[in-house]
Amino acid sequence: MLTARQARILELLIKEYVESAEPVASKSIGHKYTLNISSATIRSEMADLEEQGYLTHPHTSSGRVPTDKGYRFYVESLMREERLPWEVQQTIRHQFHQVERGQEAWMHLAASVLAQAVENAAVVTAPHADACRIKHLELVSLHERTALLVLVLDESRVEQQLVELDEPCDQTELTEIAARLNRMLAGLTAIELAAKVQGLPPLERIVTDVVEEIVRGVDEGGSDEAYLDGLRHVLSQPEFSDSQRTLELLELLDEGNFIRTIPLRALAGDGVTVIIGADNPRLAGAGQALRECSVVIGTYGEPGVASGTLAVLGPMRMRYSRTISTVRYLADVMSELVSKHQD
Amino acid sequence: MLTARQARILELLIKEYVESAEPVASKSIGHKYTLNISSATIRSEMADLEEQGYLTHPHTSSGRVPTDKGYRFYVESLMREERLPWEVQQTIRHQFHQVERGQEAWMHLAASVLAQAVENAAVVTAPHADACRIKHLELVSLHERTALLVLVLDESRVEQQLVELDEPCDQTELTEIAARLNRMLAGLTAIELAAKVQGLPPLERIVTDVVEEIVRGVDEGGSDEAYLDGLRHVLSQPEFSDSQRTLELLELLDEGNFIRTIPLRALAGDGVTVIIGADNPRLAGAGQALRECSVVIGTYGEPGVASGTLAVLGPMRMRYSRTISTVRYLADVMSELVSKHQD
DNA sequence: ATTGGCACTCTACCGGTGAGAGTGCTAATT
DNA sequence: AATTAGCACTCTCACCGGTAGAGTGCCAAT
Repeated sequence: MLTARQARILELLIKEYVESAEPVASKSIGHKYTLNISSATIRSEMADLEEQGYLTHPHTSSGRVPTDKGYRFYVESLMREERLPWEVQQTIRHQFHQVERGQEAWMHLAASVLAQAVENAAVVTAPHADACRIKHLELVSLHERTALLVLVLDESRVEQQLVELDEPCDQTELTEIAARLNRMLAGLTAIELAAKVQGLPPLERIVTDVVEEIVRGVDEGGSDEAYLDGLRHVLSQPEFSDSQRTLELLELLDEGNFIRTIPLRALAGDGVTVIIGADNPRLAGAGQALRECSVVIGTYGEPGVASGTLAVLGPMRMRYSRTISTVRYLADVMSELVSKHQD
Repeated sequence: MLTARQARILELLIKEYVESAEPVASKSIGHKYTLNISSATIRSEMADLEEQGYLTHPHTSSGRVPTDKGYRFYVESLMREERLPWEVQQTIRHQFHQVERGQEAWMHLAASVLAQAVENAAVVTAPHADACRIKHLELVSLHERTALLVLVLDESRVEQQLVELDEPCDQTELTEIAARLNRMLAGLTAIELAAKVQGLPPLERIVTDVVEEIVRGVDEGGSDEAYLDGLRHVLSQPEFSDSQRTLELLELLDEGNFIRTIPLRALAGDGVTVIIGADNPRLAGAGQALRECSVVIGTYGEPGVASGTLAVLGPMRMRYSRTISTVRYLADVMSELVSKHQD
């Protein structure tokens, strides 16, 4: 258990370390912040904190550095969440209202804004519901035996896929088929669809099979495109001055495995979740590079109806308070915007 | 002017340097490849090559390194283009025929395959024509006064955008409007459309205005999404062991300015184009990082009808021959696939 | 319980040194 | 005239030892 004074020292030390990125000496804490205790006292408290696992030593005669446990305690108990300054809020809103067309551009923008605001890497996933419903479909003839299926799902999600037909089929026929299927399928989920299409003529079946495949794909979330931005911020941190570490991280992310590496949706609870270092079992497997990183995750939209996730990835030595309020704020802004475009 | 022997030495030196990444000594060339001349002769030839600007010295007593000019001469005159080995061709084709749905996934795949094949960074842009034509449009009611416009352009390009309507409008009415507009607009370009929509009722005009905006946006090419993969390969090269360089490059690319940095379409001629170092004026402005890089660019599809670009970015010390044949081969494969899905 | 003082430890930096690699030049050879 | 062997010279790199400085740990005094 920590005494009040130990907690205070831990707090100050983390603040200091987050700014300087250098191990913190007992003296510098006493000096900078007017605690009425001497460096010797701080030293013995630090020794105690170290014994309890909140701090470490890079080597015997250097200052202290917080451990995962230290950061975790800080985030859970010590830190008070700051209100995001008015100007920052304005900046974010302003950037956001230069609305661009299309969801894709929008996600890019969100990732970019978030990355810039927190000066770390940001990942954003598009909003969608757990089991999405078919809203509308359209068939466009491309060749004699090839049609483009455009499928509109709820939340204005649009998917497209080429469909190879058994027999030649012109636009008129396709339009008819589409009309029939629209009447039949509107509002259904993948499971409901599968039950309903039994006994349809072959040509219709080809289409409905593709529809089902797409809807299932979207449901699985595997197709959850993640938008990444701001890697440069993370990699310019001193903890990545070693180019070996840089590469490790890059390989993880560049591969596009990042989405799977972080089980965003699973982890995100109601509010904002913070994963520190090897906190999470799924993260732990991901090599050394991510061990020294933390992730702050939030959700936006309405849970169960249409929700997406926002995440910030940065070194453990991160301005948690600022990052958390930024994620929270941006989530609010985006929720607003999503609900405006809701069904 | 270079003598035959000097050219031969330059060629071998570049081969050696590309593999080892270390300055090449006079001895090592004589040893490894059986030229019947002594290292002293090679030295004097090297000195001559240096005077003519094909080689440099990192410092007085180290081996030689090719300059931009050296590489350029190599690529233009010395190098013979290799046939891509059969297995590699097979690997590429095989990866490609695990077809995924959607153009986006397809571009990702292309970038990934290219990056892996040449072990460098790859950029791919989607195929599109210079002035694209409207193929089909669809209106889906979301709210009373909100509709989703789904616009299908030629080359199976699909764009979507929300449309705010002046007055409430249900799906039946929207479907009618869409049908009317389809009859009127199918096959038109942005310019033709602008001329034809004069005097339409206001509700139709709202839609056509949005359509025009989208089509123009696509034509501008500003929306040319570029897919990047394989940065890790470039950054793991020894020339980027200094993390400063790494950052410089990352900042260029991560910003998303990369697309503008490299005027892909403008540069790509008929076959495959190679830009070495500060060769190109547009590239030269881009900071130190890109000075030490080369870019190999190719186009696929049918020029003027539907074409996209493939590019490889790597250090100047690159296996040009291999890279060029890979780009050429992949361009062929993709051209094939595109023409299959053509209108 | 706190603190001043002091010895101890570890790092980072600096300058010197020696081995090794590679060149440039010159004089001899073909 | 071209080639080559030989040698002096240069530059890098890795290693060593010594030192200054920062910071801790501990002990004895308060």
